Amino acid sequence: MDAIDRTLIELLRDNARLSYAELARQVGLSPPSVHDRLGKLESTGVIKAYRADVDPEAIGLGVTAMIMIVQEPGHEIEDMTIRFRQQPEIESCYFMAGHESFLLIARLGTIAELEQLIGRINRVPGVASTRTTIALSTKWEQRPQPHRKPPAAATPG
Amino acid sequence: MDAIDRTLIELLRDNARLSYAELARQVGLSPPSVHDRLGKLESTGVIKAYRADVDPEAIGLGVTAMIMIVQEPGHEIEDMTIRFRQQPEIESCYFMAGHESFLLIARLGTIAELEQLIGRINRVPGVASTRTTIALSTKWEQRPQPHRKPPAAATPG
DNA sequence: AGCGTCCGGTCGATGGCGTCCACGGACGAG
DNA sequence: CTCGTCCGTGGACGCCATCGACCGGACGCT
Repeated sequence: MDAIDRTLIELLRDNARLSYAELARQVGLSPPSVHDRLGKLESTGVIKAYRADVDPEAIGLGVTAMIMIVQEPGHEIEDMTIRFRQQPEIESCYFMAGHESFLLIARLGTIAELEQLIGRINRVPGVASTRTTIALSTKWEQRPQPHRKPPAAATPG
Repeated sequence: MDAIDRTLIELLRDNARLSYAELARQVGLSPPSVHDRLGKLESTGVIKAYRADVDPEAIGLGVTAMIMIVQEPGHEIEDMTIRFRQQPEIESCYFMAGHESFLLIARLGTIAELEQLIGRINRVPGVASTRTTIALSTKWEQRPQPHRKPPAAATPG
């Protein structure tokens, strides 16, 4: 995980469809070498996936909701997580510090679907209460941020 | 935006580095045709970007925080949004229904950096108060979900 | 110092891919 | 019917992905 790896990651966070050849030019290595480095970054879990970032409204998921969950004592966090995972509408699931133990971010087509999802969540053992707010608008999402340490200089001759 | 487009989107949400040739095989069209469709989906904003999904901890961003903001009357939402956008640590920004007007999701290296970020946010005009909780663990994030309508069958025969 | 080994790089080859262009059928409007 | 538009196909050509062989520096042992 050196400066060149960090540069590769940063380039791919901006555009995951860059060719190995283009990446190689940007970091000043040969394409097979880039191929090798990315293979390692993928297999060690640094790069988890390559995803198309799609406008949710365009695929019928115009409603974004944040669901916060207060936990009842005497229930396993893992069991609750598994039950939440079974709801495909839940895009992200965080276990939180504070009064509310879980934050779920859900993506749905309609408010009616949200109502049904909340109903299903309330039936999960260990859920004491839920509090839901919906996003009126998304200003931005998943913006990549620069790394702490400056990325590689492509060591010119 | 037909069933084939939806299939392409779903395939690319799982793996944004699939080749045009592979996509073409999956949907039963020729590669140039897929190229054409994706170009349209990109230029109409349905596909916003292709991103590598990176383990935040691997790039020194092990702290995930949710910052909720109560708004003071008499300030423009847009002005506040612009100020928030200037903080690179803020990965996502939602304008919410409810008592707290904004939900910010921030990614940082240390708690000390979080403290500084909260300080900067509190200095933004229009911020009446902030409430922050940190994620103790991320159960999952950005999981793609299936579309409402069934995706394309690659019309055999 | 001399040597073996490992790691990570380059180079070369080849099969497949990306992408441009010209062409053609389906379909609706006049 | 005729035309225009849309959306697809196929061919061509240059570039890319990817594998294997080889190379050189770093390091540890004798």
